[in-house]
Amino acid sequence: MRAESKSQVQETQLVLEEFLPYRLSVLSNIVSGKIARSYEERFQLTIAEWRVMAVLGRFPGLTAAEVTERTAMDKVQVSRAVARLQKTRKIEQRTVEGDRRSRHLFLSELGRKDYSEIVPLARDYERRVTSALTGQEKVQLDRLMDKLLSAALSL
Amino acid sequence: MRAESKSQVQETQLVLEEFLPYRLSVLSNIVSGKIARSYEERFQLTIAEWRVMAVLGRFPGLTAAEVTERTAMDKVQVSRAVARLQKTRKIEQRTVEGDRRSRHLFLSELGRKDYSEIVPLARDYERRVTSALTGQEKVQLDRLMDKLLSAALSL
DNA sequence: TGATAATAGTTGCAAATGAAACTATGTTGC
DNA sequence: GCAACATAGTTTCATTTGCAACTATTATCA
Repeated sequence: MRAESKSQVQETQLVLEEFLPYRLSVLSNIVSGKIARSYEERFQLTIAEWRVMAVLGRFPGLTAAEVTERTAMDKVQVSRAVARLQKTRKIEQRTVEGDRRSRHLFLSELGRKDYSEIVPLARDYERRVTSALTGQEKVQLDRLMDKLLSAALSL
Repeated sequence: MRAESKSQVQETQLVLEEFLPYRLSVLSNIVSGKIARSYEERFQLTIAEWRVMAVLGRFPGLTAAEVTERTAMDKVQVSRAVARLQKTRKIEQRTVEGDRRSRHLFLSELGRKDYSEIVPLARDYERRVTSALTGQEKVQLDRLMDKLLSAALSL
């Protein structure tokens, strides 16, 4: 009988601090929360707005539906984020040729300015969070998250 | 110049799907969301309520403040979850000897019954999500999450 | 063509959330 | 003993969310 890495509690109990969904939730809240707070206060952006800007920075001209696909957000969230980003003049839009229901979305001058300031900030934050990991471990982390995600999705 | 595991995009852009806070958030939403939905519909429990029950199952008699410490929830969340759990008769309380501000909280008969049904469900779910990982990888995952968490906390 | 269904995006409304103020009780130090 | 402060937990209120219903437009096909 070998030692286990996790404390052995009776089968009939559950150790919350070791329960994967709980741990992921806590970790995600801390990691996302910290960076989010920094661009919320410095740029008046919610996470949803930042996500929309992030994909538009890389793929200018996406429609709201396409943004939805790429961000794991739902269409209501996207719609609201887009509305706020319009109001704050961070994005612009152009009707889609031949389909008046949707519009191509683009970062405005101002949006691109903010985007170009946030990107290094975000990269730097990520770098600091992962700085305790070796290169090996970072690769491993990617792999593990991919595996978990597809396992969870397939349930 | 060696190959990188992540696609190399210009320094000036950010690939959302590779950005750690985003990935963690998506992963956590999927992983926590699926299990949460199952006990939400089967037992009418929110995540917050389940967390409170989980710690009370293991540590009967905690006060609300102690539950707060152990769950990464804030005291308002705990207060509300406790109120709902009272109303649905899943927990009971007993005034703390010598301090009438707080009460010891316990799962009721009904609460213990639900708890004992949810625990195997939760364990099984976790097992299925991690079934794609080798034993080694599971250990690795624990280590990596710990490292990330303390790195993020120390920023 | 014209009815039916599908898609893009928005809005209304009820419920959930978060921050700050609040009540009640306890503690400390003079 | 009694201010002043601290702590436990609750409530209020404004904001955010999530879902379903909605409008507008486009596609299908009889």
